[in-house]
Amino acid sequence: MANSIDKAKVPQATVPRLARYLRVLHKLERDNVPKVSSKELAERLDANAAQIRKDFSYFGEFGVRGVGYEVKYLIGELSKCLGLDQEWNVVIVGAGKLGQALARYRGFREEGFRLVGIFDSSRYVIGTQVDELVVQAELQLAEFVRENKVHIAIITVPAQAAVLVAQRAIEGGIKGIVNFAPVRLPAAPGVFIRQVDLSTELMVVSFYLSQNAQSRV
Amino acid sequence: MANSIDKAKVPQATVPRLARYLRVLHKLERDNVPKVSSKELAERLDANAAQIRKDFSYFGEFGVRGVGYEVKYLIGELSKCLGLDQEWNVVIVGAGKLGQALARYRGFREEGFRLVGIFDSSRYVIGTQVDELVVQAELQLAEFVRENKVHIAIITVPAQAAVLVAQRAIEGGIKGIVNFAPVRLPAAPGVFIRQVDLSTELMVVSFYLSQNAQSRV
DNA sequence: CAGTGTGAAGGGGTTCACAGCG
DNA sequence: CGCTGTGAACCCCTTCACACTG
Repeated sequence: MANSIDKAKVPQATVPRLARYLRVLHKLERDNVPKVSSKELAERLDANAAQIRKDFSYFGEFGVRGVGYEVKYLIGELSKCLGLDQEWNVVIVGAGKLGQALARYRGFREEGFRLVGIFDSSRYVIGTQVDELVVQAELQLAEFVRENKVHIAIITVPAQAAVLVAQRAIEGGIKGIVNFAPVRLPAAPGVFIRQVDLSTELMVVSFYLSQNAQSRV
Repeated sequence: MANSIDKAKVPQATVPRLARYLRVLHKLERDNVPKVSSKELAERLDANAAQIRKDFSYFGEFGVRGVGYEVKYLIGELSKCLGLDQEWNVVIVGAGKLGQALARYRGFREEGFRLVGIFDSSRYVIGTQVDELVVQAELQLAEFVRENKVHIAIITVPAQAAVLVAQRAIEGGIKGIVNFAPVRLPAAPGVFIRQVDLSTELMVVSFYLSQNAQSRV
């Protein structure tokens, strides 16, 4: 391999932070800012500057001592770190409001995620249009995943349907799942599963409000 | 205070886990399971049983040695821990697909979150119906929050509008914010802000797929 | 005697402090 | 001289192992 970084040694907590760094850097790029220091980045993210430098250090040396980081170069490097230098084929399963919201989200395509299909089980929804895509029948999910080399499935179906839908995607050879349904999906070898939990977020806020806390998490 | 638990000493990582425990317990309750052990819970969550017991221990002693936990009782106690024994008034700001998806989500009301208003800035959307609520003008947000004692705002507007919208909510005296817009909101004293980041989730999957990892995060 | 509750050990992640370098 | 890159210290969290109890 050209790049010899050992991603296995990257702390789990670092990965989502890289994504946040990238967002701020894109903003700086749009504003034609040529370079930043870790201190400036830290202020914009209210994070710790050493943390940022440490996170970068798992992947290489991206900065110039005494100067800082060149914004465009850093964007390129971090994108590579996150695997965004390749195209990922993505399907959304569940064409409800949440699925449609995600289908429309611009940020995905800009980072190399190609939405190639959207699926639903309701015969009233199958065949309707969502952006440029026509909603397909969930029954065809496995076949579609296999034939179109889909890497990632975003699951936005109701809880009771999620496990079945995940099975179909895995059957088709899916490699990664982002699951918005509030159920734990059974593990499958070689499949990376990430659980996202919207109602948990509200409960976390409830917890911190019910004492007299402030701050931010 | 009746309850003398010091919530300040609860690890941050414990809080979202409590919410997940609660979900599994609700499922057990629906299935008329009267009691569980920490081991059984751990299997259903693929977590560590000691972790679960430790998490509970920050709040009290909820189990019976040699037996386990009574499901209904445990649900009640954990709900209190998370502040779900009170009603929270919630507004959604941004009546796009994501806002509508959240407005419709059943799980919120069941845990004591009362959706009392939904707001948007577009004159084409203001006045339309979302479930039983009529979409109101964003300009009235501060006033509405103040007059209706709204505790929590869920922000689902586009990135460039989020900071302004948050200011209005804070002006009205909001106590907590769940922000789905991909921008950092400025801190405000006495306001708890929780950032939720949908595109970050996809990038995390991308990272783990771009090496040859499996597992789950 | 099964399963909780918890001190203590261990591991992972964050922060510090400074050496290294442009 | 300023800012990066990083070993080491520190801290928080997880896990272990077992005393305790119904």
